[in-house]
Amino acid sequence: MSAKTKRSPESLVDLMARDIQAGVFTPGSWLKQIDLENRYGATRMDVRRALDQLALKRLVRHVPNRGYHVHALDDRQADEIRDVRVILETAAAESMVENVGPADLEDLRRLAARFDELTLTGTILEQYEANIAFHVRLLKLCSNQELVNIVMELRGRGPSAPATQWKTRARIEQSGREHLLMIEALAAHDTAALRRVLTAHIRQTGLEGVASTQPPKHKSG
Amino acid sequence: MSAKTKRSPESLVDLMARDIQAGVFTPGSWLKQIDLENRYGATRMDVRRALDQLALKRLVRHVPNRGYHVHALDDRQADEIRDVRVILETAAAESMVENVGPADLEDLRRLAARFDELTLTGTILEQYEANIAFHVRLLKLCSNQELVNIVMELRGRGPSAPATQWKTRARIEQSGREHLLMIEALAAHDTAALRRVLTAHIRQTGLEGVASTQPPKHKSG
DNA sequence: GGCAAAATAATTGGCGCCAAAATGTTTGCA
DNA sequence: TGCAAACATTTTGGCGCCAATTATTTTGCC
Repeated sequence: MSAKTKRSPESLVDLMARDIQAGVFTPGSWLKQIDLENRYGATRMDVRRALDQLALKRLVRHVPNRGYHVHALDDRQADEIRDVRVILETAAAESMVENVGPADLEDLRRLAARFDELTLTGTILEQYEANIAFHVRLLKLCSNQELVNIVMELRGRGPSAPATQWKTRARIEQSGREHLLMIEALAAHDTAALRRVLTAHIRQTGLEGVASTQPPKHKSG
Repeated sequence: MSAKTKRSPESLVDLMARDIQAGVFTPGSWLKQIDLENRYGATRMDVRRALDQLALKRLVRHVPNRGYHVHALDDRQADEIRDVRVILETAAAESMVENVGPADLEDLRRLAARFDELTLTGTILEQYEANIAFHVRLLKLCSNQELVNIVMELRGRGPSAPATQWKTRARIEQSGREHLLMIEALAAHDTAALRRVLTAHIRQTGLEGVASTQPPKHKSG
C-alpha cells in the first residue's frame, strides 16, 4: 500500500471507527496490527493506541495474546442501544423545539434535501455521511452538549453501519420522509410530534403505534 | 514508595479514575508520569495507556509535550451530565419497577442499611463505596444493560467526587433517607414516586417541586 | 538590583528490538 | 489413513533508550 499517508495520530481512532462502521472490517474478524499499520500508514504504537481506545469504546474487543477483533454486537445489545438512543433523543426533543430558529430550519431543509438527492445519485457511503450531517445539525439544537456527545457516541456504537441500516431503497426513502417530518414538527414547535418521529426513525419502525409522551419500553427482559 | 504492587494493568484506568474521583489529585494539577509510575507501581507504558484512556473519558486532558492534567469540569458540564443522568435513570425507573422482586428489595435494604451505618462510623471513601454499591444494585434491576453501563460511566465522569458530593453530614443523611424512599417506591411499584426520588437524589435538591412524569428541563442554554 | 538570555535539568514522547504466546504446517507413528 | 507431537512462522506485547520539547536555574549585562 501507500507507504506514508502521515495522518494525525489523534484522528486515527475516528478513522478506524468510521471504517468499522462502514463495514470495511467484517464483524468478528481479527484486526492484525501489521495490516492496520500498512492500511493507515501509521506506526505500530499508534495502531496499538487506537486499538485500545476502540476497545474502550466497545467497538473492538481485546483478547490478551490473541489480538483485537471487531465486536459484533448481538441483537439484544443492539436493541438496548437503540432504546437508550430513543430515551435520550426524545428527551432532547423538548430542548430542540425550544431552541430552534429560522436559520436552523433552513440548514436542516438543505441537509434533508441533500440526503434525498443522494438517495438517487449517491453511493451508500455518501448517503451515510449526508444522514450523519443532518442528524448532527439536528442534535446541535439541543442545549445540552453532553447529551449530544453521548448520542453521537451511541450512534457510532450501534448497528448503524450503512450495510445493515438501509436494507432497501424504500427504507432510505422512508428515512428521507421522516427527516422532513422532523423539520415540520420543529417548525410547528410540536414536541410530541417530534418525539414520535424520532422514535420511529431510530427504531426504523412505522409511525403507527408509537406513543408520544411516555418513555420507551424495553423489549428485552 | 513501595516498588512493585503488581497490579493488573487492565484495572489501572479504573484505579486512577477512582483516585481522581476521590480527589487524590486536585483538579487542574499536572499528572507527572514518573509520580504515577511510583504511586501505582506500574510501568511507564501502562501509565501512558491509562492516561490516554482517561483522556478519552474526559477525566484528564492532554496537552502535547506538556503532559496530562486532571480536567476540572465547569458548572455547565456538571449540570449537563447530571441532566443526562436524570433522563436515563428516570427512564430506567419503569423497567426497575417492573422487574423488582423480593430478593432485590432484601439486597437493597441491606445495602441501604450499610450506607446509613457508615454515615456514622465510616470514612468518606467507605461511604462513597457503599453508595456506589447501592446504586449498582439498583441499576441492575433495569433490564437494559447498556443503559446501566452508560449511567455508570456518567457517574464516574460527573461531579460525584466524595469531596464535593456530600458537603455536610445532613446531606449524607438525606441521601440515606432517599435510598429508603427508593426502596419504598420499588416495593409499592410506584414508578412516578421512584422517578421523583431519583431526580431529587441525583440533583441533590429537595423533593419539593420535582415533577414526576415530564423529562428534566435543561438549565443552561 | 532588575531583566534578559543562555545553560542546565526534567519530562514527555516516539521508535525499534526482541521475548513470549499462539497459530499453522510438517513430520512421525500406530 | 488418522492422530499426535514437534517444528516453524506469525503475531502480539513489553521494555528501554534517546531525541525533542519544556521548565528552571544560573549567569551576564545594563
